[in-house]
Amino acid sequence: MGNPRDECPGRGQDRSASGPREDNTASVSDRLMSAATRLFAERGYERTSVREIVQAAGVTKGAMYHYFASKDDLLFAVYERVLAMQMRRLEEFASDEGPIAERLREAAADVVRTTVENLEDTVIFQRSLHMLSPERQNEVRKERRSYHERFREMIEEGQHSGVFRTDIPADIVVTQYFGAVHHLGMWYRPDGELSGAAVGDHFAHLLLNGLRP
Amino acid sequence: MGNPRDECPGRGQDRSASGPREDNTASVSDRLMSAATRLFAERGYERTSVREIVQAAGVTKGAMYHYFASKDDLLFAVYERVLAMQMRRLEEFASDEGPIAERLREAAADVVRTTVENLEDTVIFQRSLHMLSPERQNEVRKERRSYHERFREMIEEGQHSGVFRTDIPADIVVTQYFGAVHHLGMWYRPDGELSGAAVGDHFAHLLLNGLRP
Amino acid sequence: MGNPRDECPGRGQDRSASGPREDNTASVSDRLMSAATRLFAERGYERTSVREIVQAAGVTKGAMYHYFASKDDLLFAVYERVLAMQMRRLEEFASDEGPIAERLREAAADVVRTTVENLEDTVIFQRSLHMLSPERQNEVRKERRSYHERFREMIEEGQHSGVFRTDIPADIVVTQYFGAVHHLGMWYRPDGELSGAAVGDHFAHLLLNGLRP
Amino acid sequence: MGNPRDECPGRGQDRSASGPREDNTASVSDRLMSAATRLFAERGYERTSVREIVQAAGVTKGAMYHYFASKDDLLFAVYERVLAMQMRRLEEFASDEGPIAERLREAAADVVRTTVENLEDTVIFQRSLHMLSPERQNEVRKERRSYHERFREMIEEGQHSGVFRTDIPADIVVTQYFGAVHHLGMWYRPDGELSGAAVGDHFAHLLLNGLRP
DNA sequence: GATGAATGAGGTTTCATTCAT
DNA sequence: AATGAATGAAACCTCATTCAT
Repeated sequence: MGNPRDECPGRGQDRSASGPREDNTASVSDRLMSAATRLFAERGYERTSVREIVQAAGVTKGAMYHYFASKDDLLFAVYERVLAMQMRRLEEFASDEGPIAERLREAAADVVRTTVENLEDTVIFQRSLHMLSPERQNEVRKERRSYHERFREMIEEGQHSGVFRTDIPADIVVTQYFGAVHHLGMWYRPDGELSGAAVGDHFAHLLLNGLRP
Repeated sequence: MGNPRDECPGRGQDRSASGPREDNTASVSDRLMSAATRLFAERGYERTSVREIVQAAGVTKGAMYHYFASKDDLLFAVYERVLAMQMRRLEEFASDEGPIAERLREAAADVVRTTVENLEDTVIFQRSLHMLSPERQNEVRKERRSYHERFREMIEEGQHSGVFRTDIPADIVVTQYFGAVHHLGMWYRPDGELSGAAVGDHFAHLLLNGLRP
Repeated sequence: MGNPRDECPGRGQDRSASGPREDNTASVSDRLMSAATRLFAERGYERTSVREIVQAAGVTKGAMYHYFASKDDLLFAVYERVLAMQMRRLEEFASDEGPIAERLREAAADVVRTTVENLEDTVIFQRSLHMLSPERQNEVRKERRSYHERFREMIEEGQHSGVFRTDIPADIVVTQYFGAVHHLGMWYRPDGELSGAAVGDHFAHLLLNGLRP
Repeated sequence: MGNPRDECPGRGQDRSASGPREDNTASVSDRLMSAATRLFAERGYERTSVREIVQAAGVTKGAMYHYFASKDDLLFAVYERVLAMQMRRLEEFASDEGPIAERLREAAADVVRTTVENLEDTVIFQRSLHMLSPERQNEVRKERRSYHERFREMIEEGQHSGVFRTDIPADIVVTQYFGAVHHLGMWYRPDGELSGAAVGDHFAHLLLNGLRP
């Protein structure tokens, strides 16, 4: 931009002369993670080059490889951040007081709200899992599974106490619900007519209805 | 030495000496489409090189570029085939006779069965949309939308006739349901304990329950 | 050279504008092999970049990777050419008529002459074996061993027939002799005062003397 | 995340958490030299990164650059150590009492034994000379030459006194012999059936035989 | 003496595509 | 209709070294 040399890889500074988009006061690795998150969501992991990431983060390639072993490693770091955040939120709702139906409704609505608020993460999550190494895919799946299980426990609690119907396996309910949630990244647009909270309420409503005996 | 290295994978002759995996009697473009479908589902669009596709299909690169303008074009062809097939199935169920609740239940269960039977297509569908050119993404989205609309009409029909509740927008119901369906590719394993039909029944059951007034 | 862009990798043509040094009528892979041989001998395998090789050969990087799977592969091709040539020469002398002492003397002198005439190959041979993959190192060592064995047979023939002394294992004699031969690349200079033939005569003389009973 | 990735090999801390292989009580520069010697011999100078060396030595990069100006400098230090040691050994034998044939025989056998005992040094010596700067290559060659000359003097002494034949230039004899010695690193294996002393005896025997008038 | 984050240049390789035959 | 050699751009990553602390 403004300089024909910008596109010549390996020539001169890695850091583009024209200002990077990420906050220069944040730590190098934070800047990298947020630049990567934005770009991965925007055009996909493979379509995003390391050069673009470091340019957007305003750091050099060398610096990036100082903090992350590979591009793959950076993607994994994004996954871990999202997973940790989601688990934290779920725990809060799940451990609340109150009747199980209410706790489930609120957790279900919240997971939609959170997803919508972090839509970029969700898009990446769905689209790029297969770009991780098999080992890391497994790691992500494992964490994801334990997340689902926390949710399933709530449903089973309701089934045991008789407020939820029992003729549908809790597992199926969970995967169905999270399928819908993960899919939000494919169609939800923040500038559309429905707020995240509204979608969350509807989704939760539908879920609870479905579980009525 | 002195000649293209025949023994080196993918160098020299495109066509591998050891037999390719696709049926040699099928037409060249069919062989390409099925090799591409398999590989795209297996390792993703971007991780699959044109060389691998033509090798698996047992044709040469030149032949591929004779039938498809580009790699992108091949992906689009896969999308079109899937979309056409899904629309055809839905039409069949939607235009059946019988009470709307039954027609919806059967269509909903069928879409799961079909999805499970063509899991590779589903995986690609979800994962690789962003690799198409923006124009083609729009084209796919448009076809997809009209598919959803056909489904939505059934729900609205039930709402108008009073068999489904009306406090949840039909749109939301549709996206929630298809979100779950598309997500099947991420977790369903044909060798697991649940058959596609069983999952379809549960999903449809849950959907219908949720719609009860 | 003459153009500041020459050093900007990945920009414009791979093929340098300034004329390449290799004969433009030879086949691409021959041009690559001779450019590589010269450069590997001059500055070593690792100090030679693929860019330099293709530039010297007057071809593009892509073309090189069309014929050779990797830089390593190119080095291996050089090894194979040298090994084949040496074996051919040795066979000629070994299968001659005449008394064994004479046949050995001539083969021994010839191997020096040939080595000196292909000093670049020898330098590479000695210096860069460890840059091949372990499998290929083994392949080279195996061929090399069978070469040595052919030579050893001649010595044993002389030992059995009583013209050579038997108190030194033929193996030791061979490794000692070839050690000296391989080492030529480290000190022999074509513009020095000794011709290759002269060195060969001396070496052979010393060898035969050492074997006198 | 957010910090240099400690768990990633070579990223973050240079010093590996799991113990390095070199003796922790030795001086920093000794540890570096012995780690470097081992690694250079194992995989070659160019395949060995500074990171690997400091990791193996259990020190940080900064520390290395405190003691050695560059990687090249470290290699040169290895060369100097070897050269000094070899010269010291040769002097001992050359200045012994006794008939020249005996002194030569013992020196010749000893140089083989020493070489075999320090095989790593020999491997590096042969393989990596071309990685030094031209000035340092010359320095090494000069020292090496003076070493050869000390050896040659012994041969000439024997030629003048009539115990060695004179129809082969002493120079040729020396280069032939040391060629064989340097080559030991390419084939000698400590776990083979021949001891270093045995090889030394055979080599010396062959040399002396060759020199008989 | 010692650290380790950061640099910046360069490395090898891959790949979709073209085109003369 | 089909070939396969050749292209050229860009990709990811490594590495010796420096320097503020």
